[in-house]
Amino acid sequence: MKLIDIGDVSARTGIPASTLRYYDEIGLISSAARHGLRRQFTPDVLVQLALVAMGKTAGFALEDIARIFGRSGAPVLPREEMRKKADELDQTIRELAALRDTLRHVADCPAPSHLECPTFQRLLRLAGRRAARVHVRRRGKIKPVKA
Amino acid sequence: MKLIDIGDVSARTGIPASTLRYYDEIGLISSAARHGLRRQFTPDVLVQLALVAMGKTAGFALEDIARIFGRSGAPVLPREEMRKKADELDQTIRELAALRDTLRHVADCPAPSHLECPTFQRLLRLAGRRAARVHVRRRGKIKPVKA
DNA sequence: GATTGACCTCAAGTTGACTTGAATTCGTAG
DNA sequence: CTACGAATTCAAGTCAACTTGAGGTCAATC
Repeated sequence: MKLIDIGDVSARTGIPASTLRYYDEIGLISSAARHGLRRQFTPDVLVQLALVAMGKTAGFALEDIARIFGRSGAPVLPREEMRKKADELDQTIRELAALRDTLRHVADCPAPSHLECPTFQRLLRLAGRRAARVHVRRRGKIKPVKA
Repeated sequence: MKLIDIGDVSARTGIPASTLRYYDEIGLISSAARHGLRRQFTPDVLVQLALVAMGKTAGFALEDIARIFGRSGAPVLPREEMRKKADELDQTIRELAALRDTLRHVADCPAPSHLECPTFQRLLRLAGRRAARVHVRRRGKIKPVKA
């Protein structure tokens, strides 16, 4: 089986080697072997990292991601838990869609104060109701992407 | 105009008073007056907080949120920027949908290793392509919601 | 066989978003 | 008027997720 050097994984994914080492350390991914000191990975580490990226986009903590898809790529969480997370995602998606629409509206609406615009109000009601109750996990830091 | 005490805002939104003070400090919201020492807010702070919640769900940094909808609720960002952010959200939504479908599939598929399941592979291709390239800002901490 | 350069380890530092704790100040109820 | 409780300030602490830096190791090239 072909093994990929950590440098190649980094080059292919754009994820810094330091991050890959960190992920290895916390058990999110695992290196298959060493070439001297160098970590070598099996090709499915790329799949793993894609899953990690998706999970991060969804706002999951790395720890959660590790529990959802274990190092092996095999899920560890009970099926019922997974369905619950999927349902939560549905709600998150609805909120994001509302935010997207709000942004588009704000970009186009020439009203001076959006708080008074009826369209704006409606969009808010769509998402705001439980957005105030439920909070997403969000932590740590990502390289300064410059907004 | 009716003013709301910080304690009531906290009770209504579920957001701790310490967090509201922090948001006030960084200019994400602003208190209208004081009753003795107590901060008093105008009712539209609730709208502001709903917007903040949406922005957080979308993975924006507080700083970005403040720039998108200034303290006044009036947007500060140029319209073109807003449209760009909306487009990014579209992509994020697509990724989340893929993750949701992946979760649902994993919860139902009895295959021993998902890495070999064709459905799983297809789902990954749907989202993975640029998920590996683009990274979402993600930082700070939220109360331990217990996964 | 010396040099190079990519990788290594390990400890410490950074960032964003809060939280916590101690000491203090009010307004209201008794 | 005193006591109470809820809110205040300010500094310091915490947490996840990385990054950085110093000093060391190795394999492949010159």
